[in-house]
Amino acid sequence: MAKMFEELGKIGKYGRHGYFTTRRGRVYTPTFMPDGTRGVVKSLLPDQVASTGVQVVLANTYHLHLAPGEKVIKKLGGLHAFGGWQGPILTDSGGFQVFSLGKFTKVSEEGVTFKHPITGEKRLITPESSIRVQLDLGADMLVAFDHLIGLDKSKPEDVLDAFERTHRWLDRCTKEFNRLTKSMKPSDRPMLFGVVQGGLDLDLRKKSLELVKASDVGGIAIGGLSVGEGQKAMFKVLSALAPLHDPSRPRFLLGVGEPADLRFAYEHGIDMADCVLPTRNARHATVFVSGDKKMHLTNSKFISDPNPIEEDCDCFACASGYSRAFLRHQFKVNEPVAGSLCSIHNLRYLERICEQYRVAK
RNA sequence: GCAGGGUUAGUGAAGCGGUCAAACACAACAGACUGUAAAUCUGUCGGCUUUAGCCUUCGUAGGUUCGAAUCCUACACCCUGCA
Repeated sequence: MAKMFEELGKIGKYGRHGYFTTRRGRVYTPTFMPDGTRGVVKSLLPDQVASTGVQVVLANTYHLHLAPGEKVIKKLGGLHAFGGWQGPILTDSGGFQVFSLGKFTKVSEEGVTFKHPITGEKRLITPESSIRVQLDLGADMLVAFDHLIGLDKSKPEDVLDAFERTHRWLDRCTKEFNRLTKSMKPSDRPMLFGVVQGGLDLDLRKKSLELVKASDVGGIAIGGLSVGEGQKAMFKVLSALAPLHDPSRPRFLLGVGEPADLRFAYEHGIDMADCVLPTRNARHATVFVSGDKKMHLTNSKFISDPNPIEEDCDCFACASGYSRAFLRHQFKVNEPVAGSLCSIHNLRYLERICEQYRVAK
């Protein structure tokens, strides 16, 4: 496999910064990617997203498959034309929904059946169909359809079962992906990420990583973390995997967005991460501030506070001088612009973390 | 002036003899949120202490009753008809 990742410097003992190339251009790492589940980063226009330094946006296979459907989006020119984001788009596989919508789904060897949340009809997602949907959506980076389970209350045999199924499914994903993309020019070909599972079992995790590294994928994703196991447990897994990573491929930590968690991840070999946290928290009036602390803008103490969220922040909201008092008021009266401004701030906060790492030697 | 209806905690509004410190909604206050069924959800919301409990409340003042936000009387204010 061709060397894909160009390293430009080290971050601590295990981390690194550099770039890799997608069919929509280079992505500099470490990077944080906001989730635009339904084809947009909620409450933000593409220019606003880009203004924060975001390079890649996520979209979700599960949601877009249900509505409006990948065929509709394909007909409209794919996700880039549909939502207006011109940078690389990474689609998630739908595997997470198997976990988060657990009581309505049934996992079998073939795939996952679930009830359509609106129509109630029975639907099936398989590894093959997930890949097809992601390609129809026009994704530049795809994620293999995996099986994750909650870590806090799962039994070892369930973890093993999910681990084994994830790898059987990975084979099916790579086959389907290669079948559908082999005729493309290399420069037009999207990238597929395989997913490492194995719960909190470090041996299983290492084994899983080796299996993904040995498979025909362009990137390595680490899944099944930040699902309730606690920060210590997650750090243990990231630490165990850090020395084993493949230098030639980007490594993507799925679903992590706490600033402190991201720092740890980037220092332990992770190149990219996605999360709903910065944008969801922002819409819920919680913003990140220096020291990786959080500020609740609806608190009454901000009622006449003239300061921006952070004096030295260069995000649009802070640089424009929007006061905490203004933001608090707009939240109190349910004006969505407050959530938009805070989404910009929170994304910028995470991108600033990434940028700090990108100058390391 | 006559007849009828009303007055409940910050607001709106249930309750119409005991299980009522009083449903519910909103507001207020605090919190949660990690591959988005999330511009969502949770808790508090008379006072004091706080598993429990005690005290003061349902326009005001009396009364009936073992017991009243709930029944009776008077008064105050508001609304609707007829004059």
